[in-house]
Amino acid sequence: MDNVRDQLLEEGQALIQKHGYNGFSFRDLAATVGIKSASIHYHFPTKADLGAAVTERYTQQFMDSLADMEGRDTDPGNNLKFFASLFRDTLIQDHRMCLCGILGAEANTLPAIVRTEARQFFEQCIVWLTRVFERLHAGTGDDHSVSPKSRAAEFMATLEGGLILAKGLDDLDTFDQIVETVLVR
Amino acid sequence: MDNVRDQLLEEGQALIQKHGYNGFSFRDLAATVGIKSASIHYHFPTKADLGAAVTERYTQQFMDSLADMEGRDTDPGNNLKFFASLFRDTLIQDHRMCLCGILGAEANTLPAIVRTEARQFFEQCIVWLTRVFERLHAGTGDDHSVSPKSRAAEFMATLEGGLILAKGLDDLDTFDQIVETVLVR
DNA sequence: GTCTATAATTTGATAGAC
DNA sequence: GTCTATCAAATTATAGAC
Repeated sequence: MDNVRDQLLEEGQALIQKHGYNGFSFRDLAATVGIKSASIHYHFPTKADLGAAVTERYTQQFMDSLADMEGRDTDPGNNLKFFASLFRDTLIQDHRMCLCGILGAEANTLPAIVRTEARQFFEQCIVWLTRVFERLHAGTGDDHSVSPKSRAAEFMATLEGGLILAKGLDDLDTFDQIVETVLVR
Repeated sequence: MDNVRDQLLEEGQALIQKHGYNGFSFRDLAATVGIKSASIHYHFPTKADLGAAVTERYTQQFMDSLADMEGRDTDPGNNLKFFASLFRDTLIQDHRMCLCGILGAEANTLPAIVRTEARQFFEQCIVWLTRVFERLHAGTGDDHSVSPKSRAAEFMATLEGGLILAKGLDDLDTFDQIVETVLVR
């Protein structure tokens, strides 16, 4: 396969997660991969094309990871824990934001094709989480005052905000505290 | 008072909330206020100085607003609703992020003095929310399995993430859905 | 596919007149 | 306090050699 292209996607993703779409340049990325910035344009004509491709791949890999996990364990409580652990790994192991979390914050300034890809990430996550909460809903004597979809949106928001707080406070433990709290419900 | 300086703080705040710290320039800001970019440096020597001053003022105004409200109504449930409404107004009326939410996402790339001011916003909000949850805790037959401070961090995270989702999904109703869900508890 | 060279623009910041 | 003029650096992007 196209190794340099893959490296550009991988390192491009890392740079956006750490610095934001507006906070990284083609020269930063080129230096990381070991080529010249002009060569990136051979693989991705514009920065927007790169951003969209990075985001599409991120969503694909994220959803694949969820599908794999669900194939091994369908317990909704465990599914939620796993979902949260994907966010945690990003923060603790890589010191990064969720790619689409930072893109969501920057939404006003993003090229349309990048914004569209970021939106699809959120939509797909909420669809997946809604199914999990539906099963949780059915299995326990859960209060039925809140719809599974609202629960899904709230859960997702709490994780994205947990990353923001951990970064803003410069205290990674805050994220674990928040996840523990939201999982108790 | 120094009218131009105040305008720079006000419009600088708006630009950061809409475009991020890395997404606005002194020329953007100067054009909005109606002066030349060079003149900004008279009021704020560097972009970092402006960013820190904007953030400090934002935190001050936010906490003042909370204190005013608390002086009129000490019911913890109402206090939480008011806190959430401050975030909602930013999103719905102004189509903006929380200033420190977007700064938290960009934390890795911020000048130290800006990062420090953003951290203080989160710290002060969590202190305030913790006191509210302590009163909520004492007043009701609330479950004591989660500390008021953890509840405070979770509540704040849910609001910050709610803004991210609303922006990322391009669907402002999502925010109200999330707030409604988190306030039911 | 990657390079050098460079265009065209934007950026944060400074000097100095008024 | 605000301006003009300008700088040095960085940015996305293109042209064309290899």
